[in-house]
Amino acid sequence: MGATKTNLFTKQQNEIAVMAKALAHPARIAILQYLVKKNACVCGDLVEELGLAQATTSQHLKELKTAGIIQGSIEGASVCYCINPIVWKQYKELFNTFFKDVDLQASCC
Amino acid sequence: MGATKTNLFTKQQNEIAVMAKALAHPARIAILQYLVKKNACVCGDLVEELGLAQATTSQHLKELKTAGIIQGSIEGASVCYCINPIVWKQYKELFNTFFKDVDLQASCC
DNA sequence: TTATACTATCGCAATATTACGATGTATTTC
DNA sequence: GAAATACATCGTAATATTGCGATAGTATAA
Repeated sequence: MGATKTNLFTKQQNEIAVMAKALAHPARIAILQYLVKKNACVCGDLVEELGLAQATTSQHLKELKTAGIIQGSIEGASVCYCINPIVWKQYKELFNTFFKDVDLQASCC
Repeated sequence: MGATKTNLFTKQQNEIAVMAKALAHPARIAILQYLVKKNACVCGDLVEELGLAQATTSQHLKELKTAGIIQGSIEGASVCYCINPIVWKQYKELFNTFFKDVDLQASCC
């Protein structure tokens, strides 16, 4: 055992969980915030920005790329990353839906 | 190595990551959706609802409780759980802020 | 009191994540 | 071509997560 039993849950539940997992590390949050702040292609300076080893940074970038929320393109010797606005919007909407107002003014216990 | 280097990141970045981690499992999403749907104290029927073993379910409930997003109270022989509306709202707002519209209509790479 | 029901916790095994040095690959510069 | 730069990937170690059976604790029922 040890592996998540995805088959027990709905497609949407698994989807939200996968998205949340992509955001479940401060380094990946930092990367996303940096790309959002710059709102442009960012080439190169991500390793210094984070303070993690180059290999570790690359691994986090890969995870975000796999999740679809960022995209990268080779620009000469370096690689440029930016937010994928379409997927970003999907994330935003899915979390919005999830946290939708549901008359939660009173806790009952 | 293997442990997350939280000291490299801001308080807010770590906070978002911790919140995302609490949501990063379909069982925990399912629990939250169920509690939201019922919008009331739910006693007992969570184990059957999920399809996971009782011990596993209890563990997920504990994680959600530690994260603060649900609360439980002993009700006779069983325990009743419900959403903590204050923390729920905090989650909602933090994710909202994070996904705030940032002029992302164009991807550049 | 004894039995029953509900939940939490312990202990363990399987798997996943995090981190980094070393190495490989491609591009630029000299 | 050779050296330097920028990333990706591999291999590995440390740690965390997931899942469940077994067990313990507590409250109700008989």
